[in-house]
Amino acid sequence: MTDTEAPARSRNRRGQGGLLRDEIIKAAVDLLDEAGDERALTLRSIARRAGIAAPSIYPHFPDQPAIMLAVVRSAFDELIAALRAASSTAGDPRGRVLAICAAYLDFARTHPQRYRTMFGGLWVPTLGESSVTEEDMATLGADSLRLISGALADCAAAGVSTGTDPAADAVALWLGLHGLAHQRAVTAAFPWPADIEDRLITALAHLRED
Amino acid sequence: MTDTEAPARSRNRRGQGGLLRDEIIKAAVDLLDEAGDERALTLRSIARRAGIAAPSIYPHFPDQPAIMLAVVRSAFDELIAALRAASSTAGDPRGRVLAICAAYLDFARTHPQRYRTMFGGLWVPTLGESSVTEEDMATLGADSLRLISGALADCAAAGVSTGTDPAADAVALWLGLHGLAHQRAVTAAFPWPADIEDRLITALAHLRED
DNA sequence: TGTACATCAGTGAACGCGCGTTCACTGATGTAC
DNA sequence: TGTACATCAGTGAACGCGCGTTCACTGATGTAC
Repeated sequence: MTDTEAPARSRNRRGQGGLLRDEIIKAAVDLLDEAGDERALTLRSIARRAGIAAPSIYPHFPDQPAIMLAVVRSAFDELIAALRAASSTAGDPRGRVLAICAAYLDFARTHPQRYRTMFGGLWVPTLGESSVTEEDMATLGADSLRLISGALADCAAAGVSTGTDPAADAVALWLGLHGLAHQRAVTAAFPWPADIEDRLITALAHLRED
Repeated sequence: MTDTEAPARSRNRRGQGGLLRDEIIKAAVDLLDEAGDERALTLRSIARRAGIAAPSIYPHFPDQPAIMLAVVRSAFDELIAALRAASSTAGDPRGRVLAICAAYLDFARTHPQRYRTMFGGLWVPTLGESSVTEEDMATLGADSLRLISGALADCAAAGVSTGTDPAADAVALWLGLHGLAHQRAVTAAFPWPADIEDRLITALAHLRED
Protein backbone atom coordinates (compact mmCIF):
# COMPACT_ATOMS: atom_id res chain seq x y z
CA MET A 1 0.00 0.00 0.00
CA THR A 2 2.12 2.83 -1.26
CA ASP A 3 1.13 6.32 -0.30
CA THR A 4 -0.10 7.25 -3.76
CA GLU A 5 -0.31 10.95 -4.33
CA ALA A 6 -2.08 12.92 -7.03
CA PRO A 7 0.71 15.22 -8.07
CA ALA A 8 -0.62 16.88 -11.21
CA ARG A 9 -3.41 18.77 -9.51
CA SER A 10 -4.16 22.24 -10.90
CA ARG A 11 -5.79 24.80 -8.68
CA ASN A 12 -9.49 25.56 -8.94
CA ARG A 13 -10.75 28.66 -10.74
CA ARG A 14 -11.38 31.70 -8.71
CA GLY A 15 -14.70 31.41 -6.88
CA GLN A 16 -14.59 27.62 -7.15
CA GLY A 17 -12.40 27.03 -4.12
CA GLY A 18 -15.22 25.16 -2.44
CA LEU A 19 -14.76 22.28 -4.86
CA LEU A 20 -11.68 21.25 -2.94
CA ARG A 21 -13.88 20.35 0.01
CA ASP A 22 -15.43 17.50 -1.92
CA GLU A 23 -12.06 16.41 -3.25
CA ILE A 24 -10.80 16.21 0.32
CA ILE A 25 -13.70 14.03 1.42
CA LYS A 26 -13.27 11.83 -1.62
CA ALA A 27 -9.57 11.42 -0.91
CA ALA A 28 -10.33 10.54 2.70
CA VAL A 29 -12.94 7.95 1.77
CA ASP A 30 -10.64 6.35 -0.79
CA LEU A 31 -7.85 6.25 1.74
CA LEU A 32 -10.15 4.68 4.31
CA ASP A 33 -11.29 1.95 1.95
CA GLU A 34 -7.71 1.02 1.17
CA ALA A 35 -6.27 1.42 4.63
CA GLY A 36 -6.10 -1.17 7.34
CA ASP A 37 -8.08 1.08 9.62
CA GLU A 38 -9.24 4.60 10.23
CA ARG A 39 -6.12 5.53 12.13
CA ALA A 40 -4.56 5.93 8.69
CA LEU A 41 -6.84 8.91 8.12
CA THR A 42 -4.62 11.70 9.33
CA LEU A 43 -4.94 15.23 8.15
CA ARG A 44 -1.59 14.97 6.46
CA SER A 45 -2.27 11.62 4.78
CA ILE A 46 -5.54 12.95 3.40
CA ALA A 47 -3.79 16.03 2.07
CA ARG A 48 -1.12 13.89 0.41
CA ARG A 49 -3.80 11.74 -1.17
CA ALA A 50 -5.68 14.78 -2.43
CA GLY A 51 -2.47 16.19 -3.88
CA ILE A 52 -2.48 19.35 -1.80
CA ALA A 53 -0.42 20.82 1.00
CA ALA A 54 -1.64 20.01 4.49
CA PRO A 55 -2.57 23.60 5.43
CA SER A 56 -4.85 23.82 2.39
CA ILE A 57 -7.38 21.77 4.33
CA TYR A 58 -8.03 24.46 6.91
CA PRO A 59 -10.11 26.81 4.76
CA HIS A 60 -12.53 23.88 4.35
CA PHE A 61 -12.52 22.13 7.71
CA PRO A 62 -11.90 23.70 11.09
CA ASP A 63 -9.97 20.71 12.40
CA GLN A 64 -9.21 17.06 11.83
CA PRO A 65 -12.34 15.58 13.52
CA ALA A 66 -14.47 17.72 11.18
CA ILE A 67 -13.06 15.76 8.24
CA MET A 68 -13.91 12.51 9.97
CA LEU A 69 -17.46 13.69 10.53
CA ALA A 70 -17.78 14.59 6.86
CA VAL A 71 -16.47 11.18 5.86
CA VAL A 72 -18.86 9.37 8.16
CA ARG A 73 -21.76 11.52 7.07
CA SER A 74 -21.10 10.80 3.42
CA ALA A 75 -20.91 7.08 4.23
CA PHE A 76 -24.27 7.23 5.99
CA ASP A 77 -25.74 9.08 3.01
CA GLU A 78 -24.51 6.35 0.74
CA LEU A 79 -25.92 3.65 3.00
CA ILE A 80 -29.39 5.12 3.21
CA ALA A 81 -29.41 5.67 -0.55
CA ALA A 82 -28.58 1.99 -1.10
CA LEU A 83 -31.30 0.92 1.31
CA ARG A 84 -33.88 3.17 -0.34
CA ALA A 85 -32.96 1.86 -3.76
CA ALA A 86 -33.33 -1.72 -2.59
CA SER A 87 -36.59 -0.90 -0.85
CA SER A 88 -38.15 0.64 -3.93
CA THR A 89 -37.34 -2.19 -6.32
CA ALA A 90 -39.00 -4.86 -4.19
CA GLY A 91 -42.69 -5.58 -4.62
CA ASP A 92 -44.36 -7.14 -1.62
CA PRO A 93 -43.63 -6.20 2.01
CA ARG A 94 -41.78 -9.39 2.78
CA GLY A 95 -39.57 -8.90 -0.25
CA ARG A 96 -38.92 -5.33 0.81
CA VAL A 97 -37.65 -6.33 4.23
CA LEU A 98 -35.42 -8.97 2.71
CA ALA A 99 -34.14 -6.56 0.07
CA ILE A 100 -33.33 -3.89 2.63
CA CYS A 101 -31.49 -6.39 4.82
CA ALA A 102 -29.56 -7.73 1.84
CA ALA A 103 -28.58 -4.21 0.79
CA TYR A 104 -27.46 -3.41 4.31
CA LEU A 105 -25.23 -6.46 4.54
CA ASP A 106 -23.99 -5.81 1.05
CA PHE A 107 -22.94 -2.30 1.90
CA ALA A 108 -21.02 -3.55 4.89
CA ARG A 109 -19.33 -6.30 2.96
CA THR A 110 -18.37 -4.02 0.10
CA HIS A 111 -17.00 -1.29 2.34
CA PRO A 112 -15.81 -2.98 5.51
CA GLN A 113 -13.50 -0.18 6.58
CA ARG A 114 -16.17 2.42 6.07
CA TYR A 115 -18.65 0.30 7.97
CA ARG A 116 -16.34 -0.20 10.88
CA THR A 117 -15.60 3.49 11.04
CA MET A 118 -19.26 4.49 10.87
CA PHE A 119 -20.29 2.26 13.75
CA GLY A 120 -17.04 1.72 15.59
CA GLY A 121 -17.36 4.85 17.63
CA LEU A 122 -13.65 5.47 17.46
CA TRP A 123 -13.68 8.41 15.13
CA VAL A 124 -15.81 10.21 17.66
CA PRO A 125 -13.71 12.99 19.02
CA THR A 126 -13.79 14.00 22.62
CA LEU A 127 -16.86 16.17 22.36
CA GLY A 128 -16.15 19.70 23.41
CA GLU A 129 -12.56 19.53 22.28
CA SER A 130 -13.44 19.67 18.62
CA SER A 131 -15.92 21.29 16.27
CA VAL A 132 -18.18 18.23 16.18
CA THR A 133 -21.33 18.47 18.27
CA GLU A 134 -23.49 15.94 20.09
CA GLU A 135 -26.31 16.63 17.65
CA ASP A 136 -24.07 15.75 14.73
CA MET A 137 -23.73 12.32 16.22
CA ALA A 138 -27.28 11.57 17.27
CA THR A 139 -28.94 11.95 13.88
CA LEU A 140 -26.69 9.58 11.97
CA GLY A 141 -28.40 6.38 10.98
CA ALA A 142 -31.84 7.39 12.18
CA ASP A 143 -33.21 7.37 8.62
CA SER A 144 -32.09 3.78 8.06
CA LEU A 145 -33.83 2.65 11.20
CA ARG A 146 -37.03 4.38 10.09
CA LEU A 147 -36.90 2.67 6.73
CA ILE A 148 -36.64 -0.76 8.35
CA SER A 149 -39.38 0.10 10.79
CA GLY A 150 -41.74 1.10 7.97
CA ALA A 151 -41.07 -2.07 6.04
CA LEU A 152 -41.76 -4.18 9.12
CA ALA A 153 -45.00 -2.32 9.77
CA ASP A 154 -46.11 -3.15 6.22
CA CYS A 155 -45.27 -6.80 6.83
CA ALA A 156 -47.41 -6.85 9.96
CA ALA A 157 -50.27 -5.11 8.14
CA ALA A 158 -50.04 -7.62 5.30
CA GLY A 159 -50.02 -10.51 7.74
CA VAL A 160 -46.66 -11.90 6.63
CA SER A 161 -45.08 -11.27 10.00
CA THR A 162 -46.25 -11.98 13.52
CA GLY A 163 -44.58 -8.91 14.99
CA THR A 164 -46.69 -6.41 16.92
CA ASP A 165 -44.25 -3.59 17.55
CA PRO A 166 -42.50 -2.59 14.30
CA ALA A 167 -40.37 0.12 15.88
CA ALA A 168 -38.96 -2.22 18.51
CA ASP A 169 -38.65 -5.06 16.03
CA ALA A 170 -36.73 -2.76 13.71
CA VAL A 171 -34.19 -2.08 16.42
CA ALA A 172 -33.83 -5.80 17.16
CA LEU A 173 -33.50 -6.65 13.50
CA TRP A 174 -30.99 -3.94 12.94
CA LEU A 175 -28.95 -5.10 15.93
CA GLY A 176 -28.76 -8.57 14.42
CA LEU A 177 -27.71 -7.21 11.05
CA HIS A 178 -25.22 -4.96 12.72
CA GLY A 179 -23.73 -7.76 14.79
CA LEU A 180 -23.22 -9.80 11.65
CA ALA A 181 -21.98 -6.96 9.48
CA HIS A 182 -19.62 -5.72 12.15
CA GLN A 183 -18.12 -9.07 12.96
CA ARG A 184 -17.58 -9.73 9.28
CA ALA A 185 -15.89 -6.37 8.88
CA VAL A 186 -13.63 -7.03 11.80
CA THR A 187 -12.45 -10.62 11.58
CA ALA A 188 -10.96 -12.57 8.76
CA ALA A 189 -11.81 -16.08 9.85
CA PHE A 190 -15.00 -17.01 11.64
CA PRO A 191 -17.01 -20.24 11.55
CA TRP A 192 -20.07 -18.83 9.79
CA PRO A 193 -23.08 -21.10 9.37
CA ALA A 194 -24.09 -21.06 5.71
CA ASP A 195 -27.57 -19.70 6.33
CA ILE A 196 -26.66 -17.20 9.02
CA GLU A 197 -28.34 -14.28 7.23
CA ASP A 198 -31.68 -16.05 6.81
CA ARG A 199 -31.47 -17.33 10.33
CA LEU A 200 -31.09 -13.87 11.80
CA ILE A 201 -33.54 -12.07 9.57
CA THR A 202 -36.37 -14.58 9.73
CA ALA A 203 -36.16 -14.84 13.51
CA LEU A 204 -35.86 -11.13 14.19
CA ALA A 205 -38.38 -9.90 11.63
CA HIS A 206 -40.84 -12.51 12.93
CA LEU A 207 -41.52 -13.57 9.37
CA ARG A 208 -43.90 -16.49 8.92
CA GLU A 209 -42.56 -19.52 7.06
CA ASP A 210 -43.66 -19.37 3.46
CA MET B 1 -8.63 12.49 33.51
CA THR B 2 -5.17 13.26 34.81
CA ASP B 3 -2.39 10.96 33.83
CA THR B 4 -2.06 9.45 37.27
CA GLU B 5 1.22 7.75 37.85
CA ALA B 6 2.29 5.33 40.54
CA PRO B 7 5.49 7.02 41.64
CA ALA B 8 6.45 5.09 44.76
CA ARG B 9 7.07 1.80 43.04
CA SER B 10 9.90 -0.30 44.44
CA ARG B 11 11.63 -2.78 42.24
CA ASN B 12 10.85 -6.47 42.44
CA ARG B 13 13.12 -8.87 44.28
CA ARG B 14 15.70 -10.64 42.25
CA GLY B 15 14.16 -13.57 40.38
CA GLN B 16 10.73 -11.96 40.62
CA GLY B 17 11.13 -9.71 37.61
CA GLY B 18 8.32 -11.52 35.86
CA LEU B 19 5.84 -9.96 38.26
CA LEU B 20 6.17 -6.69 36.37
CA ARG B 21 4.53 -8.34 33.39
CA ASP B 22 1.26 -8.64 35.27
CA GLU B 23 1.58 -5.13 36.61
CA ILE B 24 1.96 -3.85 33.07
CA ILE B 25 -1.17 -5.66 31.89
CA LYS B 26 -3.07 -4.42 34.92
CA ALA B 27 -1.96 -0.85 34.26
CA ALA B 28 -3.01 -1.15 30.62
CA VAL B 29 -6.44 -2.53 31.49
CA ASP B 30 -7.03 0.20 34.07
CA LEU B 31 -5.99 2.82 31.57
CA LEU B 32 -8.29 1.37 28.95
CA ASP B 33 -11.28 1.38 31.27
CA GLU B 34 -10.73 5.02 32.09
CA ALA B 35 -9.73 6.22 28.66
CA GLY B 36 -12.00 7.42 25.93
CA ASP B 37 -10.66 4.73 23.65
CA GLU B 38 -7.88 2.29 23.05
CA ARG B 39 -5.76 4.79 21.22
CA ALA B 40 -4.84 6.04 24.68
CA LEU B 41 -3.03 2.75 25.26
CA THR B 42 0.44 3.69 24.10
CA LEU B 43 3.53 1.97 25.32
CA ARG B 44 4.59 5.13 27.07
CA SER B 45 1.24 5.84 28.70
CA ILE B 46 1.12 2.30 30.04
CA ALA B 47 4.62 2.65 31.42
CA ARG B 48 3.68 5.93 33.09
CA ARG B 49 0.62 4.32 34.59
CA ALA B 50 2.63 1.38 35.87
CA GLY B 51 5.17 3.75 37.39
CA ILE B 52 8.10 2.49 35.35
CA ALA B 53 10.32 3.81 32.60
CA ALA B 54 9.17 3.05 29.08
CA PRO B 55 12.10 0.78 28.16
CA SER B 56 11.34 -1.42 31.17
CA ILE B 57 8.49 -2.90 29.18
CA TYR B 58 10.75 -4.54 26.62
CA PRO B 59 12.03 -7.40 28.75
CA HIS B 60 8.38 -8.45 29.11
CA PHE B 61 6.83 -7.71 25.73
CA PRO B 62 8.58 -7.73 22.37
CA ASP B 63 6.63 -4.78 21.05
CA GLN B 64 3.57 -2.63 21.58
CA PRO B 65 1.01 -4.89 19.85
CA ALA B 66 2.08 -7.71 22.16
CA ILE B 67 0.80 -5.68 25.11
CA MET B 68 -2.49 -5.15 23.33
CA LEU B 69 -2.80 -8.88 22.73
CA ALA B 70 -2.16 -9.57 26.41
CA VAL B 71 -4.80 -7.01 27.39
CA VAL B 72 -7.37 -8.48 25.04
CA ARG B 73 -6.54 -11.99 26.12
CA SER B 74 -7.02 -11.13 29.76
CA ALA B 75 -10.33 -9.50 28.91
CA PHE B 76 -11.50 -12.63 27.10
CA ASP B 77 -10.43 -14.74 30.08
CA GLU B 78 -12.50 -12.55 32.33
CA LEU B 79 -15.49 -12.76 30.02
CA ILE B 80 -15.50 -16.53 29.76
CA ALA B 81 -15.08 -16.80 33.53
CA ALA B 82 -18.14 -14.60 34.04
CA LEU B 83 -20.15 -16.64 31.57
CA ARG B 84 -19.13 -19.92 33.20
CA ALA B 85 -20.04 -18.61 36.63
CA ALA B 86 -23.45 -17.52 35.39
CA SER B 87 -23.95 -20.81 33.62
CA SER B 88 -23.21 -22.89 36.69
CA THR B 89 -25.55 -21.08 39.05
CA ALA B 90 -28.61 -21.53 36.84
CA GLY B 91 -30.73 -24.66 37.19
CA ASP B 92 -32.78 -25.55 34.13
CA PRO B 93 -31.53 -25.19 30.53
CA ARG B 94 -33.71 -22.21 29.74
CA GLY B 95 -32.46 -20.41 32.83
CA ARG B 96 -28.91 -21.22 31.84
CA VAL B 97 -29.26 -19.61 28.44
CA LEU B 98 -30.82 -16.53 29.94
CA ALA B 99 -28.17 -16.34 32.65
CA ILE B 100 -25.34 -16.61 30.14
CA CYS B 101 -26.86 -13.89 27.96
CA ALA B 102 -27.39 -11.64 30.94
CA ALA B 103 -23.81 -12.13 32.07
CA TYR B 104 -22.55 -11.38 28.59
CA LEU B 105 -24.46 -8.13 28.35
CA ASP B 106 -23.46 -7.28 31.88
CA PHE B 107 -19.80 -7.69 31.09
CA ALA B 108 -20.11 -5.38 28.10
CA ARG B 109 -22.03 -2.79 30.06
CA THR B 110 -19.60 -2.84 32.95
CA HIS B 111 -16.51 -2.61 30.77
CA PRO B 112 -17.55 -0.81 27.59
CA GLN B 113 -14.04 0.21 26.60
CA ARG B 114 -12.70 -3.26 27.09
CA TYR B 115 -15.59 -4.69 25.13
CA ARG B 116 -15.09 -2.33 22.26
CA THR B 117 -11.41 -3.11 22.14
CA MET B 118 -11.93 -6.88 22.27
CA PHE B 119 -14.34 -6.91 19.36
CA GLY B 120 -13.54 -3.70 17.57
CA GLY B 121 -10.75 -5.21 15.55
CA LEU B 122 -8.72 -2.04 15.78
CA TRP B 123 -6.06 -3.26 18.17
CA VAL B 124 -5.22 -5.91 15.61
CA PRO B 125 -1.81 -5.07 14.30
CA THR B 126 -0.85 -5.53 10.71
CA LEU B 127 -0.11 -9.22 10.95
CA GLY B 128 3.43 -9.95 9.94
CA GLU B 129 4.67 -6.60 11.13
CA SER B 130 4.40 -7.47 14.78
CA SER B 131 4.87 -10.40 17.10
CA VAL B 132 1.16 -11.27 17.12
CA THR B 133 0.17 -14.27 15.00
CA GLU B 134 -2.95 -15.22 13.14
CA GLU B 135 -3.49 -18.09 15.52
CA ASP B 136 -3.44 -15.73 18.48
CA MET B 137 -6.46 -14.02 16.96
CA ALA B 138 -8.53 -16.98 15.83
CA THR B 139 -8.87 -18.70 19.19
CA LEU B 140 -10.18 -15.71 21.11
CA GLY B 141 -13.81 -16.04 22.06
CA ALA B 142 -14.23 -19.58 20.79
CA ASP B 143 -14.84 -20.85 24.32
CA SER B 144 -17.71 -18.44 24.84
CA LEU B 145 -19.38 -19.55 21.66
CA ARG B 146 -19.06 -23.18 22.72
CA LEU B 147 -20.65 -22.43 26.07
CA ILE B 148 -23.66 -20.82 24.42
CA SER B 149 -23.91 -23.64 21.94
CA GLY B 150 -23.97 -26.23 24.71
CA ALA B 151 -26.67 -24.41 26.63
CA LEU B 152 -28.81 -24.16 23.49
CA ALA B 153 -28.37 -27.88 22.82
CA ASP B 154 -29.62 -28.60 26.32
CA CYS B 155 -32.66 -26.40 25.66
CA ALA B 156 -33.46 -28.29 22.51
CA ALA B 157 -33.04 -31.62 24.29
CA ALA B 158 -35.33 -30.47 27.10
CA GLY B 159 -37.89 -29.26 24.60
CA VAL B 160 -37.87 -25.65 25.77
CA SER B 161 -36.62 -24.40 22.44
CA THR B 162 -37.65 -25.17 18.88
CA GLY B 163 -34.14 -24.83 17.48
CA THR B 164 -32.65 -27.73 15.58
CA ASP B 165 -29.07 -26.58 15.04
CA PRO B 166 -27.54 -25.44 18.32
CA ALA B 167 -24.18 -24.50 16.81
CA ALA B 168 -25.71 -22.24 14.18
CA ASP B 169 -28.24 -20.87 16.65
CA ALA B 170 -25.41 -20.05 19.01
CA VAL B 171 -23.74 -17.94 16.36
CA ALA B 172 -26.99 -16.13 15.59
CA LEU B 173 -27.74 -15.54 19.26
CA TRP B 174 -24.25 -14.31 19.88
CA LEU B 175 -24.47 -11.94 16.91
CA GLY B 176 -27.60 -10.42 18.39
CA LEU B 177 -26.01 -10.03 21.79
CA HIS B 178 -22.92 -8.60 20.19
CA GLY B 179 -24.87 -6.10 18.13
CA LEU B 180 -26.61 -4.87 21.25
CA ALA B 181 -23.54 -4.88 23.47
CA HIS B 182 -21.41 -3.16 20.87
CA GLN B 183 -23.89 -0.46 20.03
CA ARG B 184 -24.35 0.25 23.72
CA ALA B 185 -20.61 0.48 24.20
CA VAL B 186 -20.26 2.87 21.30
CA THR B 187 -23.10 5.35 21.51
CA ALA B 188 -24.35 7.47 24.35
CA ALA B 189 -27.91 8.09 23.21
CA PHE B 190 -29.97 5.54 21.34
CA PRO B 191 -33.74 4.94 21.34
CA TRP B 192 -33.66 1.56 23.07
CA PRO B 193 -36.93 -0.31 23.39
CA ALA B 194 -37.40 -1.31 27.03
CA ASP B 195 -37.51 -5.04 26.34
CA ILE B 196 -34.80 -5.16 23.72
CA GLU B 197 -32.82 -7.87 25.50
CA ASP B 198 -35.78 -10.24 25.83
CA ARG B 199 -36.80 -9.51 22.31
CA LEU B 200 -33.44 -10.51 20.89
CA ILE B 201 -32.80 -13.49 23.10
CA THR B 202 -36.22 -15.10 22.83
CA ALA B 203 -36.29 -14.75 19.08
CA LEU B 204 -32.75 -15.93 18.43
CA ALA B 205 -32.67 -18.77 20.96
CA HIS B 206 -36.02 -19.97 19.60
CA LEU B 207 -37.32 -20.24 23.12
CA ARG B 208 -40.96 -21.29 23.48
CA GLU B 209 -43.22 -18.88 25.29
CA ASP B 210 -43.63 -20.00 28.85
C1' DT C 1 30.96 -15.57 58.74
C1' DG C 2 32.85 -12.31 55.26
C1' DT C 3 33.60 -10.78 50.77
C1' DA C 4 34.06 -10.58 45.71
C1' DC C 5 31.39 -10.93 41.93
C1' DA C 6 27.90 -12.17 38.48
C1' DT C 7 23.31 -11.40 37.60
C1' DC C 8 19.20 -9.23 37.47
C1' DA C 9 15.56 -5.29 37.51
C1' DG C 10 15.10 -1.34 35.91
C1' DT C 11 16.76 3.63 34.20
C1' DG C 12 17.87 8.07 31.54
C1' DA C 13 19.02 10.11 27.50
C1' DA C 14 18.64 10.09 22.90
C1' DC C 15 17.15 8.87 17.98
C1' DG C 16 14.08 9.75 14.07
C1' DC C 17 9.33 10.07 12.81
C1' DG C 18 4.72 11.74 11.66
C1' DC C 19 1.46 14.33 13.64
C1' DG C 20 -1.87 18.86 13.91
C1' DT C 21 -1.52 23.44 13.49
C1' DT C 22 0.42 28.40 12.70
C1' DC C 23 2.31 31.82 9.94
C1' DA C 24 3.74 34.73 6.42
C1' DC C 25 3.77 34.17 1.70
C1' DT C 26 2.89 33.74 -3.66
C1' DG C 27 1.03 33.94 -7.86
C1' DA C 28 -2.94 33.51 -10.81
C1' DT C 29 -7.44 35.61 -11.92
C1' DG C 30 -11.23 38.30 -12.13
C1' DT C 31 -12.88 43.23 -11.84
C1' DA C 32 -13.22 48.37 -11.64
C1' DC C 33 -12.04 52.17 -14.05
C1' DT D 1 -9.42 47.91 -25.00
C1' DG D 2 -5.73 48.30 -21.41
C1' DT D 3 -4.15 48.32 -16.88
C1' DA D 4 -3.88 48.56 -11.80
C1' DC D 5 -5.35 46.20 -8.06
C1' DA D 6 -7.95 43.46 -4.74
C1' DT D 7 -9.10 38.91 -3.92
C1' DC D 8 -8.77 34.26 -3.84
C1' DA D 9 -6.62 29.35 -3.88
C1' DG D 10 -3.21 27.32 -2.27
C1' DT D 11 1.98 26.82 -0.49
C1' DG D 12 6.46 26.04 2.22
C1' DA D 13 8.71 26.22 6.31
C1' DA D 14 8.46 25.84 10.90
C1' DC D 15 6.64 24.92 15.79
C1' DG D 16 6.20 21.69 19.65
C1' DC D 17 4.57 17.18 20.82
C1' DG D 18 4.25 12.25 21.91
C1' DC D 19 5.35 8.25 19.93
C1' DG D 20 8.17 3.41 19.65
C1' DT D 21 12.52 1.91 20.10
C1' DT D 22 17.83 1.71 21.01
C1' DC D 23 21.65 2.07 23.81
C1' DA D 24 24.83 2.15 27.41
C1' DC D 25 24.26 2.35 32.13
C1' DT D 26 23.39 1.63 37.45
C1' DG D 27 22.76 -0.18 41.61
C1' DA D 28 20.71 -3.66 44.52
C1' DT D 29 20.78 -8.63 45.58
C1' DG D 30 21.73 -13.19 45.76
C1' DT D 31 25.55 -16.65 45.54
C1' DA D 32 30.10 -19.06 45.34
C1' DC D 33 33.99 -19.54 47.81
